[in-house]
Amino acid sequence: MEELSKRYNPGDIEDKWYQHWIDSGHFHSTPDDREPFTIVIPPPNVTGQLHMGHILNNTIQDTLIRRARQEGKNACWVPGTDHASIATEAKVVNMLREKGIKKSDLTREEFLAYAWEWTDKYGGIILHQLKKLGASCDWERTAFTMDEIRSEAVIGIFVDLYRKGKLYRGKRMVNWDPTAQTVLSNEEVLYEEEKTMLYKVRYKISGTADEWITIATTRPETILGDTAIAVHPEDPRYAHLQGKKAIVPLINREIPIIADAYVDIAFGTGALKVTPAHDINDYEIGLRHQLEVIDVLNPNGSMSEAAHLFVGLDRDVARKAMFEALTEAGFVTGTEELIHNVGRSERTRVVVEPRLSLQWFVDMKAIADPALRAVMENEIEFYPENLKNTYRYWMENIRDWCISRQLWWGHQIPAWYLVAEPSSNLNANTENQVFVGLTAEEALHEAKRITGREDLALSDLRQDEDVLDTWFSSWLWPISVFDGWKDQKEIDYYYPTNVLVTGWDIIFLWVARMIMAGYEWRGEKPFQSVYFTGMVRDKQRRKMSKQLGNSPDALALIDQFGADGVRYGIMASAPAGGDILFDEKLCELGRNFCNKVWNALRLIKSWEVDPSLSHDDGRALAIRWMNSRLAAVDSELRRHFQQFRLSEGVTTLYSFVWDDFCSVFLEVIKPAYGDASDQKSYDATLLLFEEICKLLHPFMPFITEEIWHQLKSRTRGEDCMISLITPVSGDVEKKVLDGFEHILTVKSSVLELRNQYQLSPKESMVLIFPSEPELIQLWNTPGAESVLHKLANATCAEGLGTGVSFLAGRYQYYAVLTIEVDKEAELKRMKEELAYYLGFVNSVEKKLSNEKFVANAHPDVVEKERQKKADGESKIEQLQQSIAQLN
RNA sequence: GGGUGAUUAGCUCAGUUGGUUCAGAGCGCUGCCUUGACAGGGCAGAGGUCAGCAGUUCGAGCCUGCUAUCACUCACCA
Repeated sequence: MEELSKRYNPGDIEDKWYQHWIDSGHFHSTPDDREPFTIVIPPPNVTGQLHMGHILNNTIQDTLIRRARQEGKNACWVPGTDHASIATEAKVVNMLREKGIKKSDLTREEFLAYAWEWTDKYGGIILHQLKKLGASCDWERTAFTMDEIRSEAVIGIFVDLYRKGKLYRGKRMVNWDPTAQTVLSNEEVLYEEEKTMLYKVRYKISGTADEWITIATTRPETILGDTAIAVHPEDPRYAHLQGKKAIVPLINREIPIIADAYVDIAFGTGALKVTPAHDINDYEIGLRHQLEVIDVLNPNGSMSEAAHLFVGLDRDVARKAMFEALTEAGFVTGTEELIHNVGRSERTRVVVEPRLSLQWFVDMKAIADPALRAVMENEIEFYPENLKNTYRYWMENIRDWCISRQLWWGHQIPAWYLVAEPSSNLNANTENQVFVGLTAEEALHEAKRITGREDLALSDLRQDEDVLDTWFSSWLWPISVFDGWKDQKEIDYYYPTNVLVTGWDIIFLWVARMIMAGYEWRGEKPFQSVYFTGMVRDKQRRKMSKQLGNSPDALALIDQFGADGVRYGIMASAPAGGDILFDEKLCELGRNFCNKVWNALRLIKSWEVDPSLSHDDGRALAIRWMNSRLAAVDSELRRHFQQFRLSEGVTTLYSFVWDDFCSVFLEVIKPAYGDASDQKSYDATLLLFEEICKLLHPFMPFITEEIWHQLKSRTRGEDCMISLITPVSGDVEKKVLDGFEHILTVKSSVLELRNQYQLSPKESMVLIFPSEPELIQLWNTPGAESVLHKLANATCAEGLGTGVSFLAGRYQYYAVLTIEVDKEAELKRMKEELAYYLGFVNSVEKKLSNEKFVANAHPDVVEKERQKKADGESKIEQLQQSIAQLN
């Protein structure tokens, strides 16, 4: 027999087993008669790298899918990647810049060629990394949001929504990212409180010599785009100025002073400069008062020609320049610090610019209702449940979704315009006629129908330049991965999926929209449950991020602790919804656990079996106890899985394996040094270890598979991964559990005594227990004493007390010691105990003498209290006896 | 401003219908332990008025209200 190393070396076996599973086809699923269990992966960015969030997320998914597979379900975990439009395009642009190539010098086709090249090179790295973690995805199903099937789906539903009138093109105030130079959806803008300066600037009243109105602004550079000053209609300070005109400083443009209830009298000076082009509220005021819109910014955030001053300067630079110029000219009357919310682009982190432009939107109100209802009525279950509130609020106040992006990497919008019409979406003042179709031909057909011009040809049409928001493809994911618009067999079998595992940070960006898409196109929920994970943070509670450099290298962690160790580490502290503070220590714990299990294997493998040996009572009792414990743990684990309490599940197993199996069971069952094992003990141990492997497998797949095969030789295909977990047949024998529990309590007391008196474990100890029927029965149980002897090197006998007393459970035992007893210490200890029990009984008596308690409480509870009182009193009696004896 | 959640041992957190010793786990700390599975191990120990106040109840870590501190999230105050 080959020697097993003293420590578990994950590196030796992980790749081997992963390859074995793949070769055996265990990951692959096709529809059959079994009940399906389906998970679709939240597709990571195609060029992304594995980070702690992925580890958390995918460990959970893998655990669930492996467990389902072992429960006999047809488990299917569909992997894939997301093209991540804006993020990937940014990476490609950077890469090109390093090569000295500007995006603006490339045609769309040339750029896309580079982007695909990049995708082919880096795409899939992350999937490879998932394999290191042990993810049992059906790799034959790997999907990509921009592959042919998924692209067709995206284009198809765009056209479908358009034809249903649930998607439109319109000119709206949107969020503009000046760095990426694209529009963003509301959900892609993150607001943060930032300290800024509030500048007070005075405008001269037209036609007066020295009359002024002072406004407050954080953005003096936009003064150049002012087209009004607004005051509150009921603000007495400015009543006399309403209807007059003010003069914009430096450029001397005349603008009206208007009254609008939007203005907050208490804020700043109570007078608001109105710049309709650069603020959503100002824009709305502008609409109400028919104000001119002057856009003083270019798409890249620099000042435009329309500003007249500081043209070409970046907005931040222009702000300072403007402030200086205003100060110099005497227009600034003061400044103060202000903390307010600034919106930044989720991707590029730059300050987002409100901007008026022509974009495509989904009419969300038209599709939201079924999705809202499904969650509120628990047709879809959220874990944790409290996210339902967040969801409801967002759904009830849902705003239209801006889905067009001024990027090239993505699905180009299937809308066409006449070539003759202006092409810029950004500043278009006219909304062109639009023709939507799956193909250019379809669009042409549409164009002919709408315009009545039969002479139109393909060359008269040009396609919309923009691409669709990445999430516009992701929201179809649970349908599109099964090619749900074409392949009925697949979608009918796998859909709806069972559980979605994702972070709560994308509840709106992704989860809510998937639910809407599910009902819109399948008339059915996309998943039964959503397991929201928390964010992985570092010990200082900071979110892990590349910029902070506080995210450990995921692959290095796996190298260091083994995949199973890392999986344990992340799972052990990851209750649904709660943020987890990641600490490598946890992986160490997982690694140590692996090592513990590994050494249990080494122990068992070192045994010789001698079939002629008889099976003793102690071992038989330990086996019965262990079987009962297994049955109890099995049902507990079942409950945990049902409620997605995976961290509790893994903790349950940890303590079962470590404390019960290793520390107690194996200690009892193992042959004495130099002896062989009897056949029955050996077989039972093997069986138990197998069961443990099965239960542990979903959490720690590699080591359990290895042990499974080390335990005995298996026929091909008989792998732990596909071993069935059936409810443990044996009953939980309450009496056996309780009795054994008592033996363990006595054991602890003995060890404590040994510790206290510095007695060697080698020295056998004799215990005397009182003549209580329960105890007599217990210690007469075949094997009970033998177990105690093995665990504590003690024997026991019924009788009257002499020696050092100790309490085990509710009974008083005596230990016969061969050495001098420290009377003082014993007395002190017993008196403390006595005082405790006196108080205890006193409180119980109070309770029992309370008529209301006896009348109202459950009879069981009252009975228990009576028992408690009796126990307490007997302890007191015993203690008093012992004390008297010592004196 | 709206909403949500949190507050339990030095640290990170469990505690799943109020009812035995329910006040817990892991880490950290202290002491002891090196031949036989495992020092990545074993045994034992110290430590908490369950944030505070009031209420409901026979009974509250758990239910209710208020207060304090914190975190997160949504929202168009320049």
